[in-house]
Amino acid sequence: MKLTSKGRYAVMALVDLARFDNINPVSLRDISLRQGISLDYLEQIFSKLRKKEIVQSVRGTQGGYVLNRKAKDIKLTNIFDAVDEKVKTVQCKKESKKGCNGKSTKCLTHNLWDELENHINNFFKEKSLEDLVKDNSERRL
Amino acid sequence: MKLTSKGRYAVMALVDLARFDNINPVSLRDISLRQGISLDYLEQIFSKLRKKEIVQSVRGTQGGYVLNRKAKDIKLTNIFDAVDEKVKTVQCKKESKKGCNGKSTKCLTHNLWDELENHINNFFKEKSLEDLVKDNSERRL
DNA sequence: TATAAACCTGACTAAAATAGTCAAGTATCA
DNA sequence: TGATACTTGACTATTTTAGTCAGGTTTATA
Repeated sequence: MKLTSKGRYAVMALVDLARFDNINPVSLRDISLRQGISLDYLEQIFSKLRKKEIVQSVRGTQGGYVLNRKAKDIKLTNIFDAVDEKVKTVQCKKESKKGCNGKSTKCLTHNLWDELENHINNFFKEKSLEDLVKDNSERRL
Repeated sequence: MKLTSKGRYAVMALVDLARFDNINPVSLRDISLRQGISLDYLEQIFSKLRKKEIVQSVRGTQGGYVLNRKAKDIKLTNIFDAVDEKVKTVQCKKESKKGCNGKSTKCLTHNLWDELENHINNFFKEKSLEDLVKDNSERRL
């Protein structure tokens, strides 16, 4: 059970962006350098973020990206959703809800995995980008 | 971010075992048939569970496995630990705690991943095998 | 004591997912 | 008109997962 680096990078990049986007758009090149993430990979990630309207792009020289909403209105769940980072505990979700592949005896633990998914997703729904930026500036020396 | 089937199967198998082990040891063959998990794979999993003293084996004809402790003393975290199902959010754990690969600016989000790990692990520490068995018998029609 | 049931171990592998790289653009500002 | 920066899609090496397979050993019971 692990987080993919795509999800992790997306959050890191957005925290970085949120800290610097007060005045000008932030270029991916800057984020790449500051966060040590490959530029090509960042482009892939921001393409998804843009499609989900989490960021806006500004083209041309001095261009870059800006947040499309207030930091406090961007939750982790929005970010993970955008880059396809999902919490998956069981395969049997798509099937009929009761049956679990037809055999009702099979999923003794189905309830458990649902609870677990909810538990994790709740965490993601509560945390906003603003929380992360604040938390970070407070920890600053 | 997903649960591996090894972790999932381990829990499923142990819930099954916990329900049937009152009198006789439960054979993997029975669990395999009831839960639809390959016998070979179950053996792999139970080998790990036995090493961590979660179950005991009984050899010979009529042999099988029994729980090594009370169901309420077996937590999900013990099971996942036994089969190497770990919650991993970042790679930078093994390095020096502060540095995060040396660059202190890098991990703007380090705190977050720690929180997330704790959040998930707390869930695993609270849930016991007994909870699952109870939950299941209550849902029974 | 033979034998079958069941445990035990380790090596092997196909398939899927991940974590990127690479190439070839297009748009816009200075 | 050139430099900067976004945009897109295809491609690939590596790693992980989810098992299978083969060849044992142990022990209850007939």
